[in-house]
Amino acid sequence: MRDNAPCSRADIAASTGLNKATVSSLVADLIDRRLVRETGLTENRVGRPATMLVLDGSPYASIGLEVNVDYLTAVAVDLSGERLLSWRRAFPGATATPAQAVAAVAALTRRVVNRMTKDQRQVLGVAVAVPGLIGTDGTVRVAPNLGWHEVDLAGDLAKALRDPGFPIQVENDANLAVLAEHRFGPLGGTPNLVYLTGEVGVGAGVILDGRLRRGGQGFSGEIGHIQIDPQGPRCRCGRTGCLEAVAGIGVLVSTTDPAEVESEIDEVVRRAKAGDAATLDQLATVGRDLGRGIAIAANLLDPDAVILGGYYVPLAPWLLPAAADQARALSIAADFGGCEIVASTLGYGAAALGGAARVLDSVDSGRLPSP
Amino acid sequence: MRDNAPCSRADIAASTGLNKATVSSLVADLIDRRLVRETGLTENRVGRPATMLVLDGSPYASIGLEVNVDYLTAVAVDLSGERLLSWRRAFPGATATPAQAVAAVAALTRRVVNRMTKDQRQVLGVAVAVPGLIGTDGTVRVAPNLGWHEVDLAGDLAKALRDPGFPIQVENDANLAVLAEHRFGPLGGTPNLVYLTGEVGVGAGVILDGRLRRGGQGFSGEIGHIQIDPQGPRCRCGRTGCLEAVAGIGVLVSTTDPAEVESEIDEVVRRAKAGDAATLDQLATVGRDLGRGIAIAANLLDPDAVILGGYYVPLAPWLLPAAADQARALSIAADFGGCEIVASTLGYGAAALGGAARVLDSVDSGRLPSP
DNA sequence: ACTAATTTGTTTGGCTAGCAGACGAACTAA
DNA sequence: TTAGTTCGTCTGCTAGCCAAACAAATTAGT
Repeated sequence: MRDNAPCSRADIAASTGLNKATVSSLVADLIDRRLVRETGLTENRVGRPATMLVLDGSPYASIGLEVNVDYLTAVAVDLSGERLLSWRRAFPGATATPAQAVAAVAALTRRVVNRMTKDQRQVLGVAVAVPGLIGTDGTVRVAPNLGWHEVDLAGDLAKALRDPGFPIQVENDANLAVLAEHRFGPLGGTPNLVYLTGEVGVGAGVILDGRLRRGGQGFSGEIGHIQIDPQGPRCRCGRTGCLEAVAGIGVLVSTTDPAEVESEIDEVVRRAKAGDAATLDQLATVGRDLGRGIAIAANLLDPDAVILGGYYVPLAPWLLPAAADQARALSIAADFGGCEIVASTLGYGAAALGGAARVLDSVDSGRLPSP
Repeated sequence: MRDNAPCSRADIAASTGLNKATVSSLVADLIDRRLVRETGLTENRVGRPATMLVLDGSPYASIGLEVNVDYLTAVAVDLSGERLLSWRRAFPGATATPAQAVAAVAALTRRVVNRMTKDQRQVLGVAVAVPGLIGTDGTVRVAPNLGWHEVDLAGDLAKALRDPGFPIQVENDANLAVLAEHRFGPLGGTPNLVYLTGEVGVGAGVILDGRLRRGGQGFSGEIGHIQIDPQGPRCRCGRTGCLEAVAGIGVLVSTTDPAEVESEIDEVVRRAKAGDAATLDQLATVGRDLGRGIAIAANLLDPDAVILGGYYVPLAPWLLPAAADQARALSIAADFGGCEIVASTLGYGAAALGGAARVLDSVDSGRLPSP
């Protein structure tokens, strides 16, 4: 129904192969739960007009949050995918303690939840994106840019919200961003996707066969520290030639203050638009190195598409051609295995949006709210 | 039952949560299909003795084949995992035409099938391992070492066997090898595995969340041509610094004749055992470069284990320490994410055995032979 | 205007898978 | 010999789904 709305019960029966009677009873249950709503009838067709069905957006909301080095983001989405709210708020993530972060996130969450309940919506769940290694149990093992170590964010947040009555999840930012692309992006539904976060760090989110793949410990997608060039520059992690040391956003900016990165990137864009040779050169070099990293992921995973996010998006006009050339040259499959490289269109809120997507995923996979 | 045999109906009910009556009826159906057999009773316990159940090995067989540059391998396995047959036969794969290969594989298959029918076994299926890129439809897109291009091996084989009455599948050798490890190896059942074939080429088979991941086009696992060092040596593929150019078996042998590789590797082992400094040095270098490749895969996929196969196995005593050191140094997760690096114990027949495993997988996932 | 054709969605009755609980069978422990 | 335990089957029951019939609401054609 999400893909083909509005559609009739008969449409669903035809496309799923289920019996009309079965569809009717299932739809009745979904209407009881206020997940689905009848809209008008079809007209101007032979035969009895069909009563059309749509996902009912109004009674529920799904909330996604993102903690980052310089801001908190909150997104709320309804069941039909409509964006209800998108807030961004400055936050000194790089210097705040985990306890301060929990308090700030809890405060923001409370405000979003209040807004939702004022709108008569029930909150289905909250998922928080964190840039770092997240264990399979949802605790933050380590988030270098936030200076966090073994923080049970989900538990602390639940405590701060005093048993909020909806589940709270924590997940890696790249993992959530790729979920956002999979549900809301122009390549939505594509079964094999890789998403690259373009921040000072570079992380990957990997969807294979339609599901997020988190690896054994939940640490998959750590592409930022694969070694692109053993003779490359030293990375802040202490190793040499890491992808993020040669193709991270940090290569293009001089500041170490995360709050200033955005304006510096704007400046790079300005110089590139003006045709500044040194800038164009530097962007081409970063693009090629990024292409090397993409080629590695593509050779290993054979995705249908690689999506560039974060600050890679405004720089895409200059990065993409070089990256695509390099990736194609280094790919073993003919024609790059039909894999596309594209810039994300979801903007900076991708990870938070992915949090909301994750909550919706759990509804789609059967955890329905009771009637 | 495969994991806990022999076990009683009551055991199954207890461990699955199914009702005893349900288990009884399902078991009756499996016994009808001759997939399961009752063995003796338990004794010396309080209460009524249980009738124990085991997988019935005798009525069926699953066949795996491998086409390689210098040999064909055939393996037959019964339902309980017992090896029934393991044949290896010289075959000039590097020079034979696809048609000749089909004829040779068909002849070998016929002999295996005849043996199975003589033993009163029904063949459940055949899966053929091919070193190359295999499309999602099972056609061989390209197999460089065999000189193949767009060969519909499954179709041709079915034609040559004149509608054999069992399904024929074709799959990449590394993909099948990792299935063999997952079913028969000491790490069997581990949900996230990477297997590296150690031949002149290097390929990877990837299992994530318990299932083989083939990527969008079926081309996943092409780790052999990821660029380890942009300043590295030229690879036979024309690129520079590919993993197989720095850590493939070809680095350690001088011959280009695949038939002679095995004896040359034996010679390397002899020299290493004798403590020859140049050899040990070379092995350490290859081990380190292999470790770089492993680190890349581990950072991106976070597997529970990486398994080295092919000629890496006899060389493992010298390669593994260097590879593990390097991989640990380049891994972002603490303690290498708990990931083990081990040598395969399945021997050269791993890919063929994996073919048999694939057929058994399809039985386990519900394609049962009729009663 | 009226009938035939078409399409929708509900109703009816039936089938199957699985469940809970009762029960007989077969054993051990005291 | 009796009590207790465990196994596997048997007996009804329910939930989910199906096929087919059917009523409702429309268009197409004469």
